[in-house]
Amino acid sequence: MKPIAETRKRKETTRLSRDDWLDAAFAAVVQGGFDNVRVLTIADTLGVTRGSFYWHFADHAELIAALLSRWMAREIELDLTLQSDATDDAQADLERLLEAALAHAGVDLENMQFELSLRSLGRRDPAVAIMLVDLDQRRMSLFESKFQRLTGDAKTASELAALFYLAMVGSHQALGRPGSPPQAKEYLRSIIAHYLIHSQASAGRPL
Amino acid sequence: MKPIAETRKRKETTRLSRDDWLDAAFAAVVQGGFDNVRVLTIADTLGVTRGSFYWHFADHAELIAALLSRWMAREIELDLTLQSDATDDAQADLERLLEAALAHAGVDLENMQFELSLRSLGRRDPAVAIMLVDLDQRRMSLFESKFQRLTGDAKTASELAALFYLAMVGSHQALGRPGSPPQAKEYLRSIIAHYLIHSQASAGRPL
DNA sequence: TAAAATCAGTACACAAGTGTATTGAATAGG
DNA sequence: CCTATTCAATACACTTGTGTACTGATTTTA
Repeated sequence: MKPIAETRKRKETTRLSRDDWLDAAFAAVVQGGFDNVRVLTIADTLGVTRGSFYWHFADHAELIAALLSRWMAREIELDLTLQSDATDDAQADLERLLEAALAHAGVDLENMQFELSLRSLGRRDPAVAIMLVDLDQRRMSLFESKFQRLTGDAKTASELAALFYLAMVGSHQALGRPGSPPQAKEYLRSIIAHYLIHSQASAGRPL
Repeated sequence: MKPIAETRKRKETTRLSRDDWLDAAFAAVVQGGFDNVRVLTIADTLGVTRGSFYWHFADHAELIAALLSRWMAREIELDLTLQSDATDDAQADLERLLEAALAHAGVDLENMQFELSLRSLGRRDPAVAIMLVDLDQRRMSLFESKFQRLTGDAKTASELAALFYLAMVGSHQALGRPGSPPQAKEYLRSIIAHYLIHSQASAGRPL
């Protein structure tokens, strides 16, 4: 009875691809972190047995590795996209970037949860830690270049970029519990609005 | 042979207290998160068997609960201490607070790791999430009250407090890998120095 | 349609972890 | 000193997870 009920969850007798397993593993991470990625459990939610898993993946480690590289690839791609869309209006550019970053965190709750779990993993796994440093630096230099165009001063730009990027990462952690999702976002938005005006007013000279 | 070697780690034939187990559990969290708190493993590092554990604690859950409440109590105590030491120099007060907060993160690496693991746990455990919201709010209102005294404006104070607190939390995550510990700290320090000057210059009116 | 490739199930062996009951040793108090 | 109390060890039952070998069922495709 139960196994049948589980099976029904999956769209009737469709066979699974490697990506189906990755999606399910992603969901498991979102729900309970990387320690929650268990072949047995995921197989259950997919309505199959582990026999399927070991056809698509050599072992548990390969699942994790594939999940990581898929996520990283997408994240870097997003970064490059945001980097390329520049207009001649520096302020508008920056605002779009901040908006996109906040939306990324606010709307795509699952992705944010995944990233937090990944940071958690990074504290145990040096290879993951290195990946994350790379990602953080990419994103921070994205912020930095926008601020640079706006303020003109390199030092100010790098400081502001660090401040805002770190505040964003922090906002994913603190004050971001389910139940009050918009709080931190609104804080940042209002602060950003304020400093954008201030930065513009003093653009060209060190802040 | 191996069991003997393990035993030697403990200071020769000293019997364990409940706190010894809590300390070891703390270390386990620091090293690998809450999923790394395993009675069996901790017993090994303490050089005893689980027979000891089940004398001090009813079960695994009680260990975790005790660990959490001990940590929380200490953290709240620290918060209260920082709150009370106020002088008539608002700026010096704030600087001391920021300094203490950065030192708390920078020097006490273990405590920072623990807190991050705890946030990770909070994503799965609603009760922990609530605890953390409470803690974050305590700390943020501490910042807020100091900024309030300095700038005079409530809204500005709350925005600045949020910005800096979130940036600090963020700095624990990003750019804070072992190997480059001072980086994020220095970033924040320089930014803080800058904004303190700025805030002071415009104290009394909305920033 | 028959064979080959692809996906899934079953059964087994193994490891690591929790928790219980019972016994054993060391320490502290009377 | 000897008897309680406190702490630790041992042995057992149970659960949950991985991984392997093999078999079975569906699709593809030739």
